[in-house]
Amino acid sequence: MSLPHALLTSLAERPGSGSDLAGRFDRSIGYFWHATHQQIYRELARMAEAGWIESLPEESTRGRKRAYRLLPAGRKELKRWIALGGQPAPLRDELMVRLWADAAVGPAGLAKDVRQRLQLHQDMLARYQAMERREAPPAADDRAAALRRLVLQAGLRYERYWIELLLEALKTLDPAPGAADAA
Amino acid sequence: MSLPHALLTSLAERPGSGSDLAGRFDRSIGYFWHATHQQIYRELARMAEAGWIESLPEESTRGRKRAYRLLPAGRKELKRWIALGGQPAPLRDELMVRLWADAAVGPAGLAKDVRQRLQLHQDMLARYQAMERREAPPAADDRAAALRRLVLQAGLRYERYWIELLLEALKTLDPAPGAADAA
DNA sequence: CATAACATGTAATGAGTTACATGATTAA
DNA sequence: TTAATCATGTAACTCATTACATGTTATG
Repeated sequence: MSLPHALLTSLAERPGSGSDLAGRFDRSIGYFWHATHQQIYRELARMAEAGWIESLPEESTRGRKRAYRLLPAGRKELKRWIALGGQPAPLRDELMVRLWADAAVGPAGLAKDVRQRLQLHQDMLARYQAMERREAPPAADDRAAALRRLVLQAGLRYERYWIELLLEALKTLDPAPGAADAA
Repeated sequence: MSLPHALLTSLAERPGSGSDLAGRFDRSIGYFWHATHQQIYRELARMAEAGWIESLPEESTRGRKRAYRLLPAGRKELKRWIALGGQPAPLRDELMVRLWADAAVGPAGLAKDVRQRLQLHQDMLARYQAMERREAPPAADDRAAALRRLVLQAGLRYERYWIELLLEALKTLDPAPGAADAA
């Protein structure tokens, strides 16, 4: 389970409240590990309980911000977890199942969905490319910057992977490129 | 939620028992949608309840095989679902979080895990390539074969995506390629 | 028959999602 | 000072995982 450690990492970069972290998730690492605000608040409470982090207003405050920051125990836990290792993420994608199902029970109007999804991945790619342009090229010996760049590259290439695949899917699903919508 | 529809698809190809389906999942579509046998039995029971499938020994039989087959209502449901559309799978990968965490709190012995994972993806790639060789090239107008081939391609390229990425990660994590193991 | 392997199933737990509730802050 | 938005939180539910239980078939 990575959510607590993703939160620890974000807090290691700098302290923040639950909504801050939700925002950072939406903008950066969230592309590789999504979380809703409910999950985030629940995990923050657990980790405070465990002594990995602490919040500035100690008690629960409905409506007012609580600034969390990393404690030494949390940093230690994070380092322990990094080296731990784990399984490679089961790769669960509905669209693959849909393509396979379409092969089994005949044409069922999949092209429209594929086109929507293609658009989505193209948007994401543009977003990553904008991030890439903003990021300065890392100095030769800056390990941290090189790793962050690698994570960004993973996102870029992941979107390209899908875009290529979906374009080929369209060729099969919708042989006449200029034709009308979902059959 | 795709599991019931993955099972419907597998039953559309040919009837089978719970353990048959578990085996097929392990060997083919399971690479894109994993399921344990408990999930499979539960879903089969639900779908029989819903009238999408039926089993040959009608009643529950501990220990003895139950052969399930697709009913017209199930085929209809499957076709409905194919065209339905859905979100693009949140992309949750612990390794990305680990790389990002390593960038934040310094070197923590990640290289060993990355090498293990690289091996795993290389094995999977070899497996897909063997499947590709077994598969006859589809006739020009065989839509179903073309789609199945596309799904296989998705697997192949997914593994290549990871292999490339992990090799680059090693270059950053472990600048001296011939050096000893996890720092 | 005794044992191993196979096939189906139950139970407990935990992670993730969705809907909703409530207090604080900001803007009209 | 009302309404909108932000920030935190609770509750219910579903999906998935893990561990275990029980019966059947095949093998010596």
